[in-house]
Amino acid sequence: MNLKSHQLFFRRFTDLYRPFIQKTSEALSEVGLTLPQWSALRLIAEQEGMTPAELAARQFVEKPSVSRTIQQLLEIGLIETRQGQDRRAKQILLTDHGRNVYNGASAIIEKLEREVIGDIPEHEQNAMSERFTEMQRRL
Amino acid sequence: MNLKSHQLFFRRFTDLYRPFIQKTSEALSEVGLTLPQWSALRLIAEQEGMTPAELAARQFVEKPSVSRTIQQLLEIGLIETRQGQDRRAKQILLTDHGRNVYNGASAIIEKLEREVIGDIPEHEQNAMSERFTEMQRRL
DNA sequence: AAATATTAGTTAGTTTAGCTAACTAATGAT
DNA sequence: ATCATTAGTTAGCTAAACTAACTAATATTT
Repeated sequence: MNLKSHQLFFRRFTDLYRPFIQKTSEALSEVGLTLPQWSALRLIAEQEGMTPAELAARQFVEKPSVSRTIQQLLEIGLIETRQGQDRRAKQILLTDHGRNVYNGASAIIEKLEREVIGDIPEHEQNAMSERFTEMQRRL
Repeated sequence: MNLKSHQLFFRRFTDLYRPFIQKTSEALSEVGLTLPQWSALRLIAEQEGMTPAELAARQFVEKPSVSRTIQQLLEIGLIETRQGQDRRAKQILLTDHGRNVYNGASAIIEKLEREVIGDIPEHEQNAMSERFTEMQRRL
């Protein structure tokens, strides 16, 4: 089996994803969050007042899927919503409790990520991040 | 929002995955394959006689999940099974039809991957592949 | 200004793909 | 011989995604 460079690249890329996500999911279960919830919580924490449509676009999922995740986060009190200037759109905000949970979960994810990244030099990490971004633009 | 290198790395890494997989899934639908089917078909093509347990381990999924995918591939005539030396284990083989579908799908995936990888130099692709492999070992 | 098109978000329903539990049969270890 | 582990299957369940349809708000076109 002789793979070309790009074939090998994507094979390894996809091979890394699933085990990584499984570990992430496992780690998140300690703070009672699912992957979609964490993904949303994190994006909201970084961009207060984000709308569901923005969240959906950012996560590459459809609006009803986001609607559901938001509902879950509302129910466990991690976020709240308010009406935006555009009366169709809701803005999503973290609650104090949400901020605490976000901080706790961040620490856990940080730990995992550090383990996985190991001693890859920072400049290399950054270079790879750049490449991922370029590639995403081509999709 | 100031992310550390490893945080940015994993953000970009996961950000690339979903759109890439969506495109891959779309491309595969032209030849009537789902992602799990393609993943299995490809691995079987590369390692004739692979067992379901090997496939499950290789894909990071549980055996019943593989059992189902195999059933699907059997039903559309892309694979066949035979008994191995160990009478518990089945060996999976591509049919001629399976080989044809595999070749067709490979060409399609190849095209997509080339688009996405763009003009990233080969040596860089290889270096990144290496890094992915290292990281996977740490999981 | 009115009509039409598009967008925001929700609800309902469906599908997919993963998981666990349980089981039978075969093999390996004690 | 007995017990433990492994291989694969079946059944059942869950989570998370999707599409279709809808109401309300905004933007664009007529």
